[in-house]
Amino acid sequence: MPETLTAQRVAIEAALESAVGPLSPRAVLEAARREVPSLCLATVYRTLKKMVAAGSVSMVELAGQPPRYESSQIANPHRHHFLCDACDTVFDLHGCVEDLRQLLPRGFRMNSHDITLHGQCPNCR
Amino acid sequence: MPETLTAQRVAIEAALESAVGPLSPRAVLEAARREVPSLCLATVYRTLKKMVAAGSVSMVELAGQPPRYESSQIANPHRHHFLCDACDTVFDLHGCVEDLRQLLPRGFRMNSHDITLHGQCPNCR
DNA sequence: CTAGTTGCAAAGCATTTGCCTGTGG
DNA sequence: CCACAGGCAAATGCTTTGCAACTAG
Repeated sequence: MPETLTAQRVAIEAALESAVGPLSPRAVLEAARREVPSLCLATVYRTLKKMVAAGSVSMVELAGQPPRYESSQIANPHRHHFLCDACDTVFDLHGCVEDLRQLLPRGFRMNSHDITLHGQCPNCR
Repeated sequence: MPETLTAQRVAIEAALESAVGPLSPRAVLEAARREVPSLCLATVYRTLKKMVAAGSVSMVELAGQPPRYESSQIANPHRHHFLCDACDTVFDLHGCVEDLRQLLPRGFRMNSHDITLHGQCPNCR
């Protein structure tokens, strides 16, 4: 897998790294186009997919939201996120919760979990 | 809002009420077609939307999953769900978790939360 | 009767893919 | 050089909508 270093790939990486939270493909396009105006959405999708496969980027999917992407360096290994109702930005949360197993009915086995908190971020209060 | 009682509406309600968990529009179509073979997807979408607006049906959206629908009588007021990795069925969970607020960084305000556990349901173990 | 509902087909969106040109190494 | 990446446009899959025929009340 040759992983050619192109201007568009660099611009997409830069967009993800300078973002405050995970970005939608459209948001990546808009940010990266400031560097490479010819960039098209198809390339963003293809590149993000490759980066996810390579592990350098993580996909963040929240309920009722389109997928977003963030640099794995930043990403939370746990799927704990905060979604601002007002500005629609996603923030990674750290730390974990103890008593999730109490939610589990008899006979179920839990492998993983994800938690999303909703509310307002500091900027929107 | 006249809420006409048609065969298709009855079939859709029945499909939702007899389901083990929330259903996708396609699954509703397949189930309800056993009653009303002429039923089409557009009608399923339109009817579900009206039912949600009327409050008789709840939309269940899980991360990375297409929306599903369930009868509000069954629905969990909390958004706590279990998704079976194997059969892809969603189960409502009851009970709640105490220490979520510990996840919240300083300056954020939390209005609500949702939790999804992943693993295997009793049938798939 | 007549407003509201339905089926069908077409329109919208987001995402993916085919194809041919362009280019990094 | 030349395999891979990129741009464009067409294809795809899910959901919505316009429209004319139909039906519940």
